Amino acid sequence: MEYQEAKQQFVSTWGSLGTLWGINKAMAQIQALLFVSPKPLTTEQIMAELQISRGNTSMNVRQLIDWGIVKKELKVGERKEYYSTEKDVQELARIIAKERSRREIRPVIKTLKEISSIKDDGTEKTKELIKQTKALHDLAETADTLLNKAVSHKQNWVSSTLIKMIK
Amino acid sequence: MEYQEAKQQFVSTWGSLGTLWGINKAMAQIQALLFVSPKPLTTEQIMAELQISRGNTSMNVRQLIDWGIVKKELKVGERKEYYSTEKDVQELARIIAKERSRREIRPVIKTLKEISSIKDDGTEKTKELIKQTKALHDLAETADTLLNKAVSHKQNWVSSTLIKMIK
DNA sequence: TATAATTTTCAATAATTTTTGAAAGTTTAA
DNA sequence: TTAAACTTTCAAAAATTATTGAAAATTATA
Repeated sequence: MEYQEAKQQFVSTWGSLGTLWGINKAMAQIQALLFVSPKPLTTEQIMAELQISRGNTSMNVRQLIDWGIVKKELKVGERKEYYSTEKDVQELARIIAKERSRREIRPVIKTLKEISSIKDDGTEKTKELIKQTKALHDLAETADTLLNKAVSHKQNWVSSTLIKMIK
Repeated sequence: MEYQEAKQQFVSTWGSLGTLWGINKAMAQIQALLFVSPKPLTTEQIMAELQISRGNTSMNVRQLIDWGIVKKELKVGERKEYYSTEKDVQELARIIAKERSRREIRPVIKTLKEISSIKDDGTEKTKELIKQTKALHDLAETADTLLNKAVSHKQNWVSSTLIKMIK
């Protein structure tokens, strides 16, 4: 496999994996491209490499910036903006986990809490609803906490212990 | 909040969360409905509760069965099939993690391995591609292993230790 | 075996999501 | 200022994904 093919393969694989961490294809592909690029890239370069429109590029780069994964860079004497992504995988994982937790998991946990707190009217179906949503709430809470601890701060004791445990 | 409203809320919340674990809305909603239902339900009941068509119900129940999350039940003297979902949240998490790993994560890890093994031609861009995909490969490998260990078997030492650690 | 009950299939349609591209907006430098 | 270089916006179009519903297939019973 040659460089060009390998890069395309990576961009495409990472792009289709976007759904796994809750972003769309173009956004994931832009991030992938920047991730393996030794130098920051301009809008033009991203458009050319991924064969996507200017508008698409602009919107998705903006979203990546909102996520805190991509940064603008300005070069002296140049008008255009250069974009680069976080290069450290641990840091990347930390940011993604935090954002997903904040945007999706925490709100769901809150809703589960509310649902599991409805008044028990003594019927079987109500008891079941309360029991099951409570169980789900507790699991989600534990998973969310674990996820955040697992990725937070590189040298933190939880992650190092975890690494040892699973080896 | 009354029972009916709470149930709808749960089905809808869980449904929109479907993307988080990689399934579509209807599939997630059916699972949610069965999850809080004290008794197994028939196709007719699912259709009525979720206001979806027979075909949609059939296809998505089938997928849930493929995932190993839903089971068919037959009642003596009755022709129609009853469906029920796994009720234990730990077991549910285990099944989902295993399936996602098998369907999505493992194939990506395999691809990352291949990409990071391309010949180093000495150029900066090739070095960067190799370095970054290797880092991602290792992270994905660790995360996948951790995920599987974290959810596998209720009384296993990893999970109990984890629980203690994060409390 | 015939028939009635039920489930499955799948082409057509609908809904949703993504992408485009051109106009509007912004910034910099002469 | 003005104009050129560049970025952002957003309505319309395209692409993708989900849903329907009726016909075909299957299954159980008489």
